Amino acid sequence: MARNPAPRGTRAATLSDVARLAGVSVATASKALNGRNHVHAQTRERVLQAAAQLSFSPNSLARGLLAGRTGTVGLLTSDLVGRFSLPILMGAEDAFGAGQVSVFLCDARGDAIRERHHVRALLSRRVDGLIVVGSSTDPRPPLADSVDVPVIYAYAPSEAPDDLSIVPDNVGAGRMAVEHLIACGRTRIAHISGDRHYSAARDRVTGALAALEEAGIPLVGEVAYGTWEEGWGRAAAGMLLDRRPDVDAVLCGSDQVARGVLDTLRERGRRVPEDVAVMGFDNWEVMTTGARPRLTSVDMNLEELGRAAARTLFEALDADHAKGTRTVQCRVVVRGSTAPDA
Amino acid sequence: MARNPAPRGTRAATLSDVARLAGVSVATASKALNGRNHVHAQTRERVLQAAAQLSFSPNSLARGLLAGRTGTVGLLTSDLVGRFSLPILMGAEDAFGAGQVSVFLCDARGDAIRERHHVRALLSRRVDGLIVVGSSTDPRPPLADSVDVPVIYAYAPSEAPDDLSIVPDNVGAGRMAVEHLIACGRTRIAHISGDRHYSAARDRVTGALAALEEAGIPLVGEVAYGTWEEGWGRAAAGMLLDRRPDVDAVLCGSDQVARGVLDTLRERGRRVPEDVAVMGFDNWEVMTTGARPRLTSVDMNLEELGRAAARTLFEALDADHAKGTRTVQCRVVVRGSTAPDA
DNA sequence: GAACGAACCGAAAAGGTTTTCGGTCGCTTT
DNA sequence: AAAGCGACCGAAAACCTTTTCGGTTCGTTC
Repeated sequence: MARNPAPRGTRAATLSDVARLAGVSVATASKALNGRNHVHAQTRERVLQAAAQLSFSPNSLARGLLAGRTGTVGLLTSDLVGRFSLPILMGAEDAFGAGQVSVFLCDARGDAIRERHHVRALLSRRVDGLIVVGSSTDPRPPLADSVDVPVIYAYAPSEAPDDLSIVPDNVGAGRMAVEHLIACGRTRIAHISGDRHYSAARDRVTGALAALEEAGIPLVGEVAYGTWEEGWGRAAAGMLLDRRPDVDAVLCGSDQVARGVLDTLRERGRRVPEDVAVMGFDNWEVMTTGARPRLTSVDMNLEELGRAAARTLFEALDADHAKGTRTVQCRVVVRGSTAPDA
Repeated sequence: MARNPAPRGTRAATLSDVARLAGVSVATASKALNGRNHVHAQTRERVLQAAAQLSFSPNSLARGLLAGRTGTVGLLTSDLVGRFSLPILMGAEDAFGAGQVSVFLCDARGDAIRERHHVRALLSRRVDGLIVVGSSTDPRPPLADSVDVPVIYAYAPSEAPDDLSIVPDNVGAGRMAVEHLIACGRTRIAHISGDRHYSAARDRVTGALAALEEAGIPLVGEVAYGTWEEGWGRAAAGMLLDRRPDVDAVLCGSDQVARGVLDTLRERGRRVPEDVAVMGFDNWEVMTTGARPRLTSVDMNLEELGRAAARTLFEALDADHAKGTRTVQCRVVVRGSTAPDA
């Protein structure tokens, strides 16, 4: 039943095979391979050779069965296709992949039934922990099943305050953005936000207004909520320019909105960044580098968020883990739309 | 050592626990839970109740150890961040997730060392098969280790002709695109391609030229190779309009290039699609829907490719699997840039 | 009433590894 | 030379489930 180029017809070598070939017992073979002491150097060498010769690879199932730990974790996302889960997943995979941990990936498609199904499956595979990645930063209900391994909620926090959640700092992002615009000498700042039904949009507004307040600078016009799309950015920018032609900076709810704003500014003959500075959120590379000029944006550090989730899970594996919601800082990535290219 | 909201302090229930509670032997409990015959209906009911009461979940490790099959597969990508792996991964996860199979996700970051590491880890976990997802459609070297489970190469085919690969039909995509433009009544068609070092770019050119040849229509100008970026699209479109102002359709190597081309056409006062039709490849939603007008594009059906890879792996699990390279058809998604919106 | 058959249940082994603990052997010390 | 000790090795249990096969019980039939 073997298939590939490989050792056709051979069943995977087992520790007994190695032991037999090396002329020792399985116990000794195990100790030799795992670097335990109380095994003669020469014997160990014989075992290692035998293992290499048979290209022995220990059966993680058996090991996990015995140890009560499998070295696996479940990564449960609700929206794999969305672009926010991916960097988080990358970061987590990164943090785990370096070590001895393998990652089960599951996409629940935002369906609660499917989610339960996956949780059950993961638990039956005896994962050591779970990371639940949301598709927006809005709080989500905790897992339906009661789970006896640590669970970390990433991006979307759990609604249950006793769960451990790690989320991006959208308020801080809004604040940082405004501070950057002010640092660029802008004083007439407008905000074209995204979809008001998303806490990400509202939190960024909160942070932005707070920073303006602290600087004693009034917002130009009202916060304009709409959608996350380019078309909204184009339309909103048109209305803004009609009503407040004196605006010298536009903070946009997302990079996509910013792209639309840039288009309208260009058509209306406004120079960016000389006349109007523009910045967005998310630092989505294809949006920022394709724009003219290239777009300054706030990076939400999602990959770092994923890594943080993985690290936190690691800690929770050994100790009883902490509770509550942690945030991950973001950072401004400056490009030509707020500061003239060098 | 328990942690979560769940049954604190309880070790996961085992089949023995269920059996004891139901007052039967583990053998009977097993048979009852697995729906084997030769167990009294009433007994089965007792076992099921006991299992529910203890929220018993069979240990897949033990089961896998015994069965010689784990119901897991490894998904080895070289470029998780790239946008091509993701839909494939989605499709595969989709096809597997419906059944009893769980997916290990590994990202090798394009590093051969890391790839070997991951392959070893996956084999030690006794995965039933592997799917290797490339980051471009250029052939890649086969896995370094000899592997005794089925391997499917997706997106990037293996260089070894005896391996089983599933790739998108880029030649067909180029052909389809031209056929669509011709069907829209265009006769003076130019092609601004992408990076010539990618077989995806060259294959699409091949297909496009073949379709033109068959229709007896000459290409306007030369095939313009460049990069995959918007900036290239803008620049190339400028040069094209200078030299061949009579062009009435531009086929672009990717949606990003097409976005750039659209920008330049707009600035030069050409109406799309009335004066010039434009289309791209990849059907990347954020590019196609953000564009003005919305962009017609060739969808490479990557998600279907992922599903096909999963299905093929399934087949290969039971039978000795076939060899060679299969292609997945693509499809044209028509939007406003080639046909006026309704 | 005895024998037979059917229906149901349980003991045990298998799968591969790790760990504990007891055993063997050789060397040192008195 | 005997006792003791240290170094090394091996037998066996444990982890949990599935399956086989032998055993028990009960009902039925002659």
